[in-house]
Amino acid sequence: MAEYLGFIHIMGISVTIHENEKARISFAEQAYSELKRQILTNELPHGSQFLEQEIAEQLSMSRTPTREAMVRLANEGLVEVRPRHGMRVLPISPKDMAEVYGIITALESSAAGIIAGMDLSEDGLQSLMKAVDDMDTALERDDLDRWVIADYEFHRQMVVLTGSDRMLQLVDTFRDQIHRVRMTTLHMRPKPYKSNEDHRAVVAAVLAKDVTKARDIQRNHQEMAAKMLIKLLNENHMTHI
Amino acid sequence: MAEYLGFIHIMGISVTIHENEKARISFAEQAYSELKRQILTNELPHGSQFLEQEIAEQLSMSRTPTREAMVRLANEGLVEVRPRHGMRVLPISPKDMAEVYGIITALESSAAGIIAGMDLSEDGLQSLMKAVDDMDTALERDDLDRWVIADYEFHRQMVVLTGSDRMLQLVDTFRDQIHRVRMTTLHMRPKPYKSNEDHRAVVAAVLAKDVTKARDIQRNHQEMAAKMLIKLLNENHMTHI
DNA sequence: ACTTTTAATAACGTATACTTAAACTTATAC
DNA sequence: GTATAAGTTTAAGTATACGTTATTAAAAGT
Repeated sequence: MAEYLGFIHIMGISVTIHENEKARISFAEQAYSELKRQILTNELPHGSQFLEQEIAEQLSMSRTPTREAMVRLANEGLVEVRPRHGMRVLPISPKDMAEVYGIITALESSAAGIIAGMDLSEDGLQSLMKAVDDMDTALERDDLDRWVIADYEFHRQMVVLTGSDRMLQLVDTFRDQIHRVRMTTLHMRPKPYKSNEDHRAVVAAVLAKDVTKARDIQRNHQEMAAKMLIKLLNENHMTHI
Repeated sequence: MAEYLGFIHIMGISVTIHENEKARISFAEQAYSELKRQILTNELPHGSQFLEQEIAEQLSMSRTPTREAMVRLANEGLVEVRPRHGMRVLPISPKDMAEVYGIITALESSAAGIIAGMDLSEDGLQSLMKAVDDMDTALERDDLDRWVIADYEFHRQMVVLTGSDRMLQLVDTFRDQIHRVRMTTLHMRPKPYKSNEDHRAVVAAVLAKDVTKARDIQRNHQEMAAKMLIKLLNENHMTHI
């Protein structure tokens, strides 16, 4: 899990900082990424609640930047802020999973179609194919943590290649919302051989510039994944993760 | 334009207030909806810039709630906040239009497919059909302002019927981003007979429970609309609206 | 005139102070 | 014993104060 975090986009922030040392990170920004990190790593489990004051103290800053971070996290759907009850880390229900997957499916299937219709650069194609290769190697070695990283890379790279910053920000946000569920179910679900196949098929469709096929495969892949995960949650009575 | 605003979702806030008079609207909330209103109605034109202090004074409140509103508007993509230059209302370029339409297309075509696959309530179907009827009547009377409202209702209702609050919030947000462009181009573009046809066709596909067809028609409709608008912008050298 | 350095200004980020009202306690009545 | 009312506490919302630093203006040098 820790390794996985090294790759997800919120960590991109720290990289940016390193590259541009002049830009000082504001307390508000620090609070935002630190809280987000804690939520994604389950350090702050779902349902846990904290008052502005408490968070401020834990981060050793005043309530002002803390509050700003809380508002942003609430807008992203990771927490809920109720007037006198502080910030509560939101649990994910099967219905939430369905909604979020619905959105990711819509966006990523579109993205697959878009890149199939584009003249992709050699580098772009390579990055996609490398991700699929990594998924295969990881699966061969039975290394699920590595597999998740590669899978994540594939999905993300597909959207990156569309060139739409807005779309990328959206899928990042919504993937974050269900990150916890994906990680906790990772070792409960069947080995994801089908995922690797699907992704290879998408790459093939993209190479063949078959827009419709790329969209359809990606859509079907996501719908199956969502169905499987929701079934898993229901079977194990995990109604709120 | 003023009439149109009566229907868009930010006005839903004032309705909510009326229904539940106990809930006091915070200054931050007031600032947010007032600023948003001013941006959408072009009262604050694109490119205009304001310091925190100035906005605070104009809204007769302190910088604290003002700032919170600015952060939210920036997250929504309506404004940009640069440290010592205040809040700047973002202009929309043809590329922005393409990105935003790309996202709306992905979401709404998915939504069309979802409701085609659902057992819709009688009321739900009626609301969709009424919107199309209103579009027809408006077009007959050459009343474009009314037509926009009906068109807006149709698109929104489709997403409402999916039952996904998240998806609804997304399309609302992204439609707001291009609201200005839609309104300024409304009287420059050819009469939208094709739109009405397309929407009827979507309703037909939904009635026939033809998921793929519903998706395809909606996708095609949006792609055509985007293409037309972007062409219009380029032809008229409106590179930043 | 044009560039570079220095000084002044003020906008933002953050901390703190204040106010209000929701939630909790205690007390009182039934 | 329960319900209601009065009192108390305190978290959040807002205002204000303060320090830092980017920007602008001014001045000095070329």
